[in-house]
Amino acid sequence: MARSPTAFSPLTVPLSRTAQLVEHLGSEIRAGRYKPTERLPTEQELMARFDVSRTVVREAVASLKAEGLVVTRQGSGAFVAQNPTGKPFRIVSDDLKSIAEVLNVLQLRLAVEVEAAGLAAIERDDHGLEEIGLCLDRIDAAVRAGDAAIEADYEFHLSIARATGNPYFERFMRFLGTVLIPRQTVRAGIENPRVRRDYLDQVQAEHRAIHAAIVASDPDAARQTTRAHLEAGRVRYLAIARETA
Amino acid sequence: MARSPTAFSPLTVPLSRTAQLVEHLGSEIRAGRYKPTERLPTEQELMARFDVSRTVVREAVASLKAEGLVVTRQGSGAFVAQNPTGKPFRIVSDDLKSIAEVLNVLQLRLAVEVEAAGLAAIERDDHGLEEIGLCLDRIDAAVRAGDAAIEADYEFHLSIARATGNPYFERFMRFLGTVLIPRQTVRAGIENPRVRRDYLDQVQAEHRAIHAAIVASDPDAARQTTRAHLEAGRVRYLAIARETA
DNA sequence: TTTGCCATGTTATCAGACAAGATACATTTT
DNA sequence: AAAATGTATCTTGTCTGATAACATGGCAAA
Repeated sequence: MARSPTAFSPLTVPLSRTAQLVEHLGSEIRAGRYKPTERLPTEQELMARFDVSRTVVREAVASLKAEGLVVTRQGSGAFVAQNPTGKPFRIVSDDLKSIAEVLNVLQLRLAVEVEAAGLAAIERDDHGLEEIGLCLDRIDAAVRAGDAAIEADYEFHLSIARATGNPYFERFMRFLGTVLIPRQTVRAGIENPRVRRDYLDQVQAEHRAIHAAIVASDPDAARQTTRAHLEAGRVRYLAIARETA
Repeated sequence: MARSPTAFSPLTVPLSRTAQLVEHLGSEIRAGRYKPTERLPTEQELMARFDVSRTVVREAVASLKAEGLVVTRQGSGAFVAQNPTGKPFRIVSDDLKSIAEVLNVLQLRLAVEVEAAGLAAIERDDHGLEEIGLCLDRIDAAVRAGDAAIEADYEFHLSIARATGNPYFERFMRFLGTVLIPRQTVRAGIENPRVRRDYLDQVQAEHRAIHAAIVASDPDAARQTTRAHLEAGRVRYLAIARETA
């Protein structure tokens, strides 16, 4: 970046004051000059030190919050997050152009869901079972209405993740959903209504097997049926994806 | 959750208005209701639509900019970025202050690693096996040197994830590592050298069982030994964490 | 048609104010 | 003396109004 303060170049638009402050504070934090859990200067101090308005300070801090570098507590101050280097787990949508990449992500999803089903079979309570059952009914209703039931299907899997009592399972499933759901719409495109109905009936039969295992508090069966369901799902995805390609 | 929009509960105001607006706009964008390069409503419109001040609107947009979801052009407006990034999966380190939260994350790790070991037993090749074996040796060497072998242990688990041939497993393991490794250092603090050596020998015996199952191309055994290893690890973490607390 | 100007809309920044939560200290009570 | 309580003060959250910088489209002049 050719942006020296002394040379004036008519083309380079200077970064906004907010962006400058974000860059400055961000690098200070990453360099460790502000240590984790340490309190940042107050807004007033930052205003004075950088000669900017409070708007700029607040927007800069808002950006750093969005980056996960700082957390703020009303009335107390802004603090450096405990793990400022913690990079998020991210799957770029562009990487999922190839069928192989989607299959890889589906494999990761299988890992998490198999375990989630097993945990759900152990940790299940009445409320969780009721929710899972409701999701099954909703899928039935959607299929009867001629819908592809993609959303209801997703909710079913989420309800199992929720039944584990471990919030990270549902969060991870939701994360994967944002990347996978768009690809799954292929199944809605099955033209032949007869074939499509058979497809959905088969899927729903597998769902019921998982549900039964969880109701029976049988973690091994829950894992096994979930594995079978998702492996069959991978095969189905592969068949449809190749067909439509 | 008992948080209905109509009833206002004096206790629950968990999210700031800014955070709410960020979530709302972010999900709208990610859901595709605002398409890439499309212009967002003006600040005035957003103020009116959500009945908030301009401060809130601007901080929310600043957050979305930091996330890479929108770009702004002065005098022109705010626009959805060309390739809106998928919402990443992130574990805030601050959430891991409680032992229960760490155990939850360890459970998620177990899910992924169990499946990774099973896959490694299927997809394994000579190179992968050699790497896993080398990691075992490095742990041995580290333990003999009196080290806690945390890094070598981590590498061993990564080598299994790598042997799956599915890059997402290693990526996810590395992601979890950045969150969990800092907590795992407790084990380095075991004072009694005798106890510590027993601890590490036990861990290494479990590693060898996993290795043997992968060498034998036995996915069921690989999953079972990995599950046993990580469940034991959860118990060990619990014991140490309670002790040092 | 092309060029230049300008009115209008929009974001960027500033300034001041009040509300709400947090913290430390003095006060009161036990 | 110790603990509970009240209060002053600091800090972030939100609101309001104003000015500057930039972008865009229309209009008039060449």
